[in-house]
Amino acid sequence: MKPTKTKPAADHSTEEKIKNAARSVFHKKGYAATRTRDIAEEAGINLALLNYYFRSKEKLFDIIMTETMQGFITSIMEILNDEKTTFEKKIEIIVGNYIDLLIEQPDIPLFVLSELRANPETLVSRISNKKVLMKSVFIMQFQQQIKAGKIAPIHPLHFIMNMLGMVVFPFVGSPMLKSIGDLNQKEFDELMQQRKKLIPKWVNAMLKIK
Amino acid sequence: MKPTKTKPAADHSTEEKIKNAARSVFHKKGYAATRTRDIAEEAGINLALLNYYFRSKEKLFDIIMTETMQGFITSIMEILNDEKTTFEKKIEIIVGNYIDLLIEQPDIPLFVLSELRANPETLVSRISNKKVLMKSVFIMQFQQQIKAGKIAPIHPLHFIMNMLGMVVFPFVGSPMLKSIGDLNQKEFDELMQQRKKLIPKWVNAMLKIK
DNA sequence: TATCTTTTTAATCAAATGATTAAAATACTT
DNA sequence: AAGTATTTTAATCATTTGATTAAAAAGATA
Repeated sequence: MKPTKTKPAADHSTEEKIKNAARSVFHKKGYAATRTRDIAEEAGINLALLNYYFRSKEKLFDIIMTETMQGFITSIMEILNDEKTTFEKKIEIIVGNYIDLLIEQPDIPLFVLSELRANPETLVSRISNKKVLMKSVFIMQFQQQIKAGKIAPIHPLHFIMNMLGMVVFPFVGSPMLKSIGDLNQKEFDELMQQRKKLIPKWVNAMLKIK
Repeated sequence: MKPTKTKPAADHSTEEKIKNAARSVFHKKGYAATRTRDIAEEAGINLALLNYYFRSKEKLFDIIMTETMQGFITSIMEILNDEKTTFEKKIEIIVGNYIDLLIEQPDIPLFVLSELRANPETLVSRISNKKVLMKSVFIMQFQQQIKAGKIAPIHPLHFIMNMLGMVVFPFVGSPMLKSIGDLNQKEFDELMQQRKKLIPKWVNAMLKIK
């Protein structure tokens, strides 16, 4: 029988092995290029078990995608809505956390962005009810800084694009960047470590431009 | 017979129709998600003609990818190696040209970066003999500015990551950004137009940070 | 141990997909 | 117009791929 309602003791082992393998393969190759057989092999299980536990490739993918986005967003949202930290401090924390996360899991951004392009409708809805980011404490603080004349009046999206661009793009483009800069993985990671301190400084300098 | 050596008068029409359709579909969906039948339908031709003119999906893809990279790189390289323009002027021109290009063909970056991730070896070699960028007039001028104490001493790759990140990332992440910012395509493009003037200013401000 | 349930396996299916083929249609040459 | 080469089409292959099935193995229950 199929494990729909009843979650037996075997919540571990096989089911988890498949999910871990699926996460790894989906993140690296994307949905379309992934074969269910790739996942089965990576997990070291019989192909039929994948369908036994998760019904279909698509259902398994949805689970992985949801979890991936979840882990990505919730942690950030907590930081963005912390009333206690200043605007500048938030930038430091976000940049630092994101870069640490991306050094550990560098495939995530390209995975998310690619699948988002393939299915804008479905996935965008998963980014919690839109506008949540634009109504965060972080953005409110941003607007206040503008009103106080401390930073130049620009659309908050410009600011988000710049910060995300500087943090995320190096990982999205790492094969190209490592190639043109003739860097190995270690040297690349060292640059990323430097950027944890540099990006907040750069961002602050930009924000003050008239 | 197959059109290997002999390129008849029909260099136009069918062959070109297939290439245009292939470019469009590959750019939008990537190699793995593209069906040769998608291309045939988009081109309005019989499926067999695709193989008649291009032998295989892979060969057709290689042609599209090479041309895409070519158009992307050569134009930029000319700008980067122009001895007559100043460092600051080059930034303006590159940012302006790239943004104009990406407004016209917004699918290119994610396409290139995704396929580059899937095949780092093959494709990286296409980015002309590595190091070409790092030995351009542009980078030399960058180093001179550092020596003259006009900008802070950082690894040139940081600078490239920042500039590319700010220019390219908005297009790579446009579905997400349009969603969280609640923008339609027109509003998004307006922001991109603004960025043509803003990014050079921001970059210059960043470069002066100690 | 005997019985029932859950998990795993090998074999197989059906649809999708890249590619080929033989014939038909069109264009070109003389 | 006749004959030849080129282009296009419909039909078909062979392989890949997601999914199912029936039976075997392992585990739990009594």
